[in-house]
Amino acid sequence: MPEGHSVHRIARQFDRNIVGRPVRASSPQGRFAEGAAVLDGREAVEVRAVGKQMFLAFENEVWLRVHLGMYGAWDFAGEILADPTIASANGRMGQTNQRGTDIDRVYDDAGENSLSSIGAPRRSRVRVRMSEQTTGLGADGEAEAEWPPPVVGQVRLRLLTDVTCADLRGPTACQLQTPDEVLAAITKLGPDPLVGDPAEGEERFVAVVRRKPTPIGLLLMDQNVVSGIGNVYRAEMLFRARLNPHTPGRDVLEEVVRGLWRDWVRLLAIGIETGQMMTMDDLDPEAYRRAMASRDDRHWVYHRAGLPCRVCGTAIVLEEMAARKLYWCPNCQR
DNA sequence: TAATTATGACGAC
DNA sequence: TCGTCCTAATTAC
Repeated sequence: MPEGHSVHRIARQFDRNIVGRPVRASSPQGRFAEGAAVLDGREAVEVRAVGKQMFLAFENEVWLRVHLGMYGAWDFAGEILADPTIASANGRMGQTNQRGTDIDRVYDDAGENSLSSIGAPRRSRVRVRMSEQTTGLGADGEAEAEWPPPVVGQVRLRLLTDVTCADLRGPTACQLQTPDEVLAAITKLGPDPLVGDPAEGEERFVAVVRRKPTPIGLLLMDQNVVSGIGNVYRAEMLFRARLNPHTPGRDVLEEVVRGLWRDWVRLLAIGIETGQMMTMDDLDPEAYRRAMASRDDRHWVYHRAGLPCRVCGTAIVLEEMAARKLYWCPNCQR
């Protein structure tokens, strides 16, 4: 269930571990058998993340488009080469920390987070799930793990290199595309801070928002307006801006709209680096540590219906907006 | 064991 | 605005 930061992290894993290698492709579940047959034996040559979608190019101009939707995930297994550009998150994963630990990190055989930026990247033999659910998986570190790993559950697509296995399950979209189709799909999407020039992205975002009568709470979730923001970041960003979700886009002051874009740039970078949707980064260190300790304490408003606002004490409101849950503080966000 | 839930998006009315 | 699709962990019973 990723928002944009997870997709960028996944793309980096593909860049590290899949791109430049020939892959065996299969669809254990059967629902992508034809596509897998086309990919089988080809070398992956490029990966691109745009918003919540990932595009993986193969030899001979064949692209794979994947959108994880609400509950899609990639499971990596085998020898995973960690990306040195992603610093380790604070804390560590443990068997003890089953709850609230984000698991789209890579762990080495000892169960420690192996994404430290210190030193050369190490190889690790692990199973990793690229999403932010919790799981009993973790470093299973069995030196003589089965290879290839046994298929568990509904695997739509399995990509296998000599040493790495990537299993895709539950995607809302998994299809082959031509280069033209990829270009069209990307062009249609709103700006992603990490794709193209961010300053240009800001101008595009501001221009669109400031001419729409649509509530800002809907615009932030609209992937044609801005890419990668989901329900969590939406709620948190609106609170951080002290903005009423119902304010029509065109009524939001230009400087505030620019502020929203810059906040997204910042939050996305933090999310990619830490693997967590950190939105309370401006808290004092102690309060911050406390807040990060539990999943239920991590956000300003998200998932806090009825609880007192962290700033003013007013009960956080939960309402449905376009069939999604929207959390906000009616006092702080006017 | 069943119900509930989820960080999404689409198409039909 | 609704129904639909995709899967698995967690919670309720």
